Amino acid sequence: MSDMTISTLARAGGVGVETVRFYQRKGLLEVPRQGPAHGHGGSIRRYGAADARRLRFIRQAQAAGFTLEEIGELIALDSTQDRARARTMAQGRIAALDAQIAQLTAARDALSRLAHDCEHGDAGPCPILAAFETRHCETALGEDHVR
Amino acid sequence: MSDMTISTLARAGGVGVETVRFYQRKGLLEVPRQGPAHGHGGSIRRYGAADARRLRFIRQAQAAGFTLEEIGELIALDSTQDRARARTMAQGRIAALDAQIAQLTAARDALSRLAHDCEHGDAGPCPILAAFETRHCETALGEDHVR
DNA sequence: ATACGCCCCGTACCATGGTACGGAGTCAAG
DNA sequence: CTTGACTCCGTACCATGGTACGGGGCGTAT
Repeated sequence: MSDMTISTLARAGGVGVETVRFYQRKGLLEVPRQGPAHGHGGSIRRYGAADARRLRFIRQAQAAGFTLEEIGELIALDSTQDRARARTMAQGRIAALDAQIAQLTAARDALSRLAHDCEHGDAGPCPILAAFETRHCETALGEDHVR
Repeated sequence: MSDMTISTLARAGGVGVETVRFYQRKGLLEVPRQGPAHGHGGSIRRYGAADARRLRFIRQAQAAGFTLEEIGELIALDSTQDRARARTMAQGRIAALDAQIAQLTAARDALSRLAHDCEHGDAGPCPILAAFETRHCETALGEDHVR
């Protein structure tokens, strides 16, 4: 688990080497000091299990919709064990996630209905394409902007 | 509804003027002929209801997760009434939406559980911070951190 | 007729999250 | 001791979806 090179670490985290380096530049992953910790080592950096854990954390937090900046904040929180702040961030994210899920679900359903109508309605223009030509579908896909 | 200026159109679509111009550059919105088609009119472009509809379509398709490029494709399809292609695109988007919704829901639930545990579990490390990183927050930073 | 607001246009810039390039050094095997 | 894979590092570039800037023109109310 320890003494990985950067490419081993990257593979373990399911990302590319360049991505690891990118995260290092962003301060999300530590850059181990080079050279012989003990024994020997030369100038190639070595990574351990903690780095692999950190990398997994980044990916999972990202999957939960945190930005890299927020992930950095979360990581910083780790050293202070600021549970209240972590909880606040989690709750904010949950609310955002709820909103996003609702929005995507509405879009999905509208699109699904449109696709169904398109397939089974044999007359008239394609409803999917008509959604912007006519008026009856116009609120189907939701109002709110994505970003 | 007709004879709007660009800012009126933008307001009608809930976007900024610069965004309208951006969509024009991307070929998603038409750029009406300027000036005196006949009689007079000056050099200011005028927009009509079709432009407003198009703009609404773009925003709605965007809300459904289509990229601007895909939206351009959809718009191009409109002139050919290629229902099969439109349906294919819609179905692809629905599948992607389903996957994304499932993913976000999983993340939401995990985060929710974590937040609950954090609030009601009085001992040990914060579960939110601990969750992704490792089972033991205390070791996460225990490794040396020499830069 | 002059000020003020809006328009036109090109171009540059922004954030986010990476991805690629190129030269130089290192390391282990053959 | 050479080869070939991998590493280090800085820097440049990419896509996406905008946002801002600045110079100049037009149109209308005062």
